[in-house]
Amino acid sequence: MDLHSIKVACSSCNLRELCIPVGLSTDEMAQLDDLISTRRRVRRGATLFAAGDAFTSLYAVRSGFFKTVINTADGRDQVTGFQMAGEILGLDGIVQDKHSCSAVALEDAEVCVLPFDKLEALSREFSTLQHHVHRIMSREIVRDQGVMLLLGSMRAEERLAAFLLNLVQRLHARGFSRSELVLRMTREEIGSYLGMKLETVSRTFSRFQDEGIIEVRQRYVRILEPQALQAIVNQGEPL
Amino acid sequence: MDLHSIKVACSSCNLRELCIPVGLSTDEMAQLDDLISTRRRVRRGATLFAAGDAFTSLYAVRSGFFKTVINTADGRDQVTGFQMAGEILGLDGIVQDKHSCSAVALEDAEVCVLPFDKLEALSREFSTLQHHVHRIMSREIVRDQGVMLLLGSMRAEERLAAFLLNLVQRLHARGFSRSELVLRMTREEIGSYLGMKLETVSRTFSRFQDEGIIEVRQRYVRILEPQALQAIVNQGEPL
DNA sequence: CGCCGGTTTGATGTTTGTCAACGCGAGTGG
DNA sequence: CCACTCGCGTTGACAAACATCAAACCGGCG
Repeated sequence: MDLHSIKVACSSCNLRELCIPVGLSTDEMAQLDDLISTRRRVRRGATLFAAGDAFTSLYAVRSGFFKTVINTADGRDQVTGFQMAGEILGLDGIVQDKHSCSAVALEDAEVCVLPFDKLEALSREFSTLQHHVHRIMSREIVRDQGVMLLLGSMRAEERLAAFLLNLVQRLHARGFSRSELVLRMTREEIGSYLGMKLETVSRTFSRFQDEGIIEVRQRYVRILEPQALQAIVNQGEPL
Repeated sequence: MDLHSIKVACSSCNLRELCIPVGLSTDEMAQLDDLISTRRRVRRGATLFAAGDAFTSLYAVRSGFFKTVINTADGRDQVTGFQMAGEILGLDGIVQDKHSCSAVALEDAEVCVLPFDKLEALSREFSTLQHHVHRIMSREIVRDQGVMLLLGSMRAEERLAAFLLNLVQRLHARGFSRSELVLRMTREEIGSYLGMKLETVSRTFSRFQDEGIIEVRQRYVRILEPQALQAIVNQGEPL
């Protein structure tokens, strides 16, 4: 088999329960396979798309790990999310036909390219697919609202606890451990996402470790007391 | 003409340049008129939908002013946005068939009800409408990212300056003054949205007034030096 | 008139940012 | 192979920003 013609088939993808194909019929999935003609490799540190780039496609993460970043004219910049296998990148580009944030691979990654005009055409044919696209966009909106809540109403400890629980939960949904993880991002990137400085991230990790809630060594984190983390998140206003 | 049969027509709506109908053909707009069968009045303080309510429709604000709020189990709550005429509410409900936030009218309001299943059906027929729906959802995602940037990387002064500029710009797009506005929300609601306490909001208003940038008297605000506000927003990291 | 929600302002405390030093480990070139 | 650098992480001392608590005020309304 020619290396350049590896068939990229949603129907045989091990992410199909997490990604676009959820709930599609075999017929629909076959059509989807046609749509997704290409994959793209993205090396660690490279950008999948940058703010300002023309919008043409959505991307489904097949492997690897991404961050999305917005940067403003005045040099401010902020990580707006971390994406792992099965998650969709590029939704920000639709409204203005260009991307408003950049997506950077935090480790060598591979994405499925979903040309958006074709996706729109296909979802005019299949209402299941159409609805699923709507659900994906709505999910992103709800996720963003969760981040707003985090940024607007939580203290550093609570933010980091919520972040760790969210990460490990998503990793667990992909078959990884629910207590161990290796962070793919730096303290600075975590801080940027959580609206705090890298020193505060580091100190908070250390405090959690001192309290016996987690074990940290650089990027490696082991969650010893998940319910203690959850309690920290919930300590906002005990009724 | 019977009072109960006031025709709700996008085609004759003075918001059509801001709302759903942007760029639709007359045929498409006629179909859209059929879809939007009902309007709904919402009294000041009443909820259009609450978190947990079954999702059936999107809502286009015709008049009045809303806030959207999320509240968590542990008693935390946060304003995630303020919506005015021509803006769309309810996108959060699609992903789980129930709303994840509540929409509360801050003054007597009226909305057009857009049954979502019908909107999906119609957008399978008209690709213009379909794309417009996608654009509306993408716009919301981009807006949310802007709020994340604000919450994650700005100080109180910068947040409030950005908030005022954003409000007055949206009001101006609706034909209101670009220098005067009447706030429809309390200091506490502003604070909740901006991730700060009501006292800090109040103090920051006072400071802006002392500096001659704005004039404030309770809910009334007059922007005297818009470029000074803009400079405050941009003072993040002057290159 | 007196109440009440919303707002302003002051005094004080806590959290987080800032600045700076140091450690650790991976890669690189002498 | 070792010394060096470089990026990343940790930790400490101090400062700034913001929250908290408390009092007073203002304007509308019964």
